[in-house]
Order: sequence, then structure tokens, then C-alpha cells
Amino acid sequence: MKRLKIKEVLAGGQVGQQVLVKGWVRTKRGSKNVNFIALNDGSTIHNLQIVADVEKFGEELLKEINTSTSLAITGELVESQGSGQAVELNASDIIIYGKADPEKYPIQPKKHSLEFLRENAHLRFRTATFSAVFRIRHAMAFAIHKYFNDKGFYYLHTPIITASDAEGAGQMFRVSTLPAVNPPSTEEGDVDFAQDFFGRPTNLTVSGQLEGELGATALGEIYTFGPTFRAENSNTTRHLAEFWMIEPEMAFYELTDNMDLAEEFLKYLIEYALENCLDDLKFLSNRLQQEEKDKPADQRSMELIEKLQFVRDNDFVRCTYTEAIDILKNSKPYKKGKFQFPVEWGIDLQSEHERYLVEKHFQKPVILINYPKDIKAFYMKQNDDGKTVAAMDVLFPQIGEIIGGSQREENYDKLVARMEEMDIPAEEMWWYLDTRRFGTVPHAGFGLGFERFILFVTGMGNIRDVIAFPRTPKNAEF
RNA sequence: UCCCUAGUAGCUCAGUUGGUUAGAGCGGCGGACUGUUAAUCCGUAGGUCGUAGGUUCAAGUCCUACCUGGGGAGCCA
Repeated sequence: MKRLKIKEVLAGGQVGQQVLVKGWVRTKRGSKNVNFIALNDGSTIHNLQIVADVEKFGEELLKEINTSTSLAITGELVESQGSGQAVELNASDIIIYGKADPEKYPIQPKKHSLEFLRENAHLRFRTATFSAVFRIRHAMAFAIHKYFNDKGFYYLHTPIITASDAEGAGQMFRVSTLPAVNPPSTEEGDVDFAQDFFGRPTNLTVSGQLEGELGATALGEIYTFGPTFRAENSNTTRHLAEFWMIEPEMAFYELTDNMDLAEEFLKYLIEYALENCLDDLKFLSNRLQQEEKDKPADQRSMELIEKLQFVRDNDFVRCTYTEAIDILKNSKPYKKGKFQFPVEWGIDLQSEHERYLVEKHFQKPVILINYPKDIKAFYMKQNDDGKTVAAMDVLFPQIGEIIGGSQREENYDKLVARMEEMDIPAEEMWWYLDTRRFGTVPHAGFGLGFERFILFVTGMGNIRDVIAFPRTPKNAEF
């Protein structure tokens, strides 16, 4: 008999049909005559209720079935006598693949803290919460490829190992095959990277953008989607040492086109989640509502699905940096001295400022544009005012900056001048500058932090809970 | 990296101004139960109180250092 996924059984199974299912036990309940096994195979948040007659299978066999025991079950699909489900499987044959000793198996049929499950990240997929999160994560990855493919973008694989460290996006992880103890040294006493694998210092990438621009200025529209690495000692709910980033880069796009794309893209993904992941979203939403009950009324946030619909259905606010500074200066917290950091044209906005703009003032996603050039990267297009660059940051409630992007400086002379001002060695970037020397065009792009976006869609609070195997300072377990 | 906070049973926690034998719920185990919904009822086992020092007649409780977790900040996606 062909095995069916539980999702298929629940969606299309017919009463009276003989079916074979395989999965892991979530819970088992029982009385003298009959046992109920909630079986899950990962295909859906929902379990299939297995009814096992005690007399038929014997207490010996049923005793071996505990939480997380793996089973194959054949039986007849019947209308459920209980009220919790429409159909259930009347077992005629049970095969145990692997037992799970209930005294040693750490995931109990009860509510666990996310911290505890994080320490058991190898088994947390077996919980309803994490299976929901990772199904949604998959769906979003798939939707990203679908969105760009349908729009004629090409998926470009930029390198993981890179020799360029010019962008200054953060501390990098060195990639080396030199011995850690007594590496070969030069006459000056420095490590002699000429003897290293690549013959020069190399690192894990912090961004595929610069290589992405090479692709975009020939293929037209490209995107990257891959792992990115930052060796910053960041210990927050929003940072990882290894995370995934989506970086589209488009020839002939100016800043407004870039904003339009970012907004359409995010809304497409949210719509995709609402269309394809509703069961998982409902589960996560209920979970959140349970937690919200304990909070005072004014601290409760919008229900998850409502929040997603709200973002999908409303225009993002577009606001210049200069306007944002004015808004902040006229704000209540500013006038009452509630901000910890000063507000002045030229400063980088602190998260307290961003949160005020997004959560209090506008109360919807905000795209901030035209930042002072001194707080942004060298490659951003210099505006005519001589003070600002064509940068854009998309800010989301709770999460903060979810997208950072810009129109790029396409003028060779301006770009080189800016690199000199910022002490970026132009000779090492010769390959990047060639895009401006030969057939340069206006172009733009942005980077979306994948995990930050998944935080938003799932409503989870800690970025370590939306990536399968989080890499953070002092933690590379599993 | 900085600030705050926590570490007691498998999990979530309580443990009074330092004072006898460290408790509960859940989970586990044993039993009961005519179909349960993270079942219910009865019973039962389970602890080097994060680690190392120190103060004291006496430390889970006070002090110091370190380790680990959580929250916030910075950096950023």
C-alpha cells in the first residue's frame, strides 16, 4: 500500500479508505480498552488521531509507544466519534520503527520554554511551534525564488569566500589553511598570507552586493540568496554570526524603482504566506495570543494574521531622513527629554528613534531615504545637494531595519573620489570600478535579512528561533 | 563589548530577617478508568541548590571571581 502524508489524509482522505501513514508520536492517551495516538509526520501542523484497540494489539506493544516513537500504521479511515477531529485512523497494523525512552527523551508532552528548546535545537523540529516556523521559512524561501523568477531576475551565486574587505559591513571571519600556531611570517613579522591557500588573506563574505553589481550590469536584473557572515560580537535577538540574505541588484533602476520593488516584494511574500501557510500562522498566532494574555492591555501587539494583512494592504510611508529628523525634533519624547541619544541632522538614527517613527508616529512600515553621506557606504549615489546619498532603509515594527539598499553611484570619477575620502583602496577594487569604466548605467539594489523577515512573518521574538542551527558568539553547537 | 537580570528535581518555578529532614505543578514510573483531546483519579521515585573560593557556630540564602542563559544598548541585515 502506498504511504500517504498526513496532510493528504486530512485534506482528501475518504471515510472507509484503507491508508498507510508513517510518522512520530506527539502524545498518547488511553483507557482500559482503547489508546489514542496523535501522529505527526511533519507535512502539516495537524496530527492524525490513531485509534488502537488494547485487546487487539496487547498492552505490551502499546506500552512501547511513547512521545516521539516512530511508527508505520495501516488502518481504515473512519469518522471520528470524538469532537476534536473529523476523521481518525482505526489501526489494523502497527509497526514500530524506533522507540523513544520517555525517561530520557527531553521533549515532553507539555509546554517548554523556547530557551530550553534552543538548547535542544537538534530535536526542536519535533515540536509544533518549530515545525510551523520551519515550514513557513521554507515557503518564504520558495516564494522568493518564485517572485524573482517570474519577474525575469536571474539567481546569481556570488562567492562565499572573498578577498575583498572593502565594504566595511562588519568584522569578518578569516578563511585560512595556515597553522593557527606559529604561522609563517614575513620579514616584518606579519602573517605571510602569500603562503596561504589562496596566496592572499581571504574571508567569509559579508555581502554579495559588489559581485551582484557585476552580474546586474550585464544580465540586467539579478538576485543573490545565500549565507552571509559577520564576526561581530553582537548578542541580541536580531543578530546572527551566520545568516541568510537576499540581495537583488537591478540595472536601470533608480531609487524610486528600488523602493517600489522592495515594497512589492515584501507584500508578495506576505501574501504568499497568508495563501499557503495559514494553518501554521494560525497556530503561531494562538501561541502568541496565549502569551499576550499576561501582558497589560496597552502593551499587547496586533494579532499576527491581522498584522500581516495590514502590511500587505497598506502603502509603506516614504520619508526623507531630513523630514524624519524634523518629526523627531517635534515629538513628545524629544521635547520631554525621553530619548537617550541626541537628535541632530547628521547623526545615525538610533533604534529608539526608528521605533518611534515606525511604531508611534506612522504606525506602519516606513522607507527612509536620502541619508547623510557620511553615515552611509561609499558606493551609494551622491545626491545633487552634496550632502546626502540615495540610500533607503525599510523599517518594520519591532524588528527595525529589515532592508537596507540604495541607488549606486554610477559615475566613475565621483565614486573614486568618494573612495579616496573614505580611505578605501581603489586599486584592490579595480574589478568593481570596471563596471563604471565600461558602459556604466544607473542601477540600484537592496539587501533583505531573511531571518529578520521570518521573525516578522512568524511573530517569533528571537532570531535564534527562526534559523535551524543558529551561530552566535560562543555558540556553534549542532 | 557595555548595562540589567537569572541559574534549586527531566521541565516551569517557590524557598521568609542565614537556622532542623529543600517544596509544588507538570513530565516519568505503578495502578484505576467504556472514546481520549497536552484526558481524569489514586499512588510513587526523583536534588552535590551553575562552578571555584570566602565570611559564619551554621550558607540554597551573604561576599568575590568565573561560566552559561535571558532582556536591553551599540554594530547592523
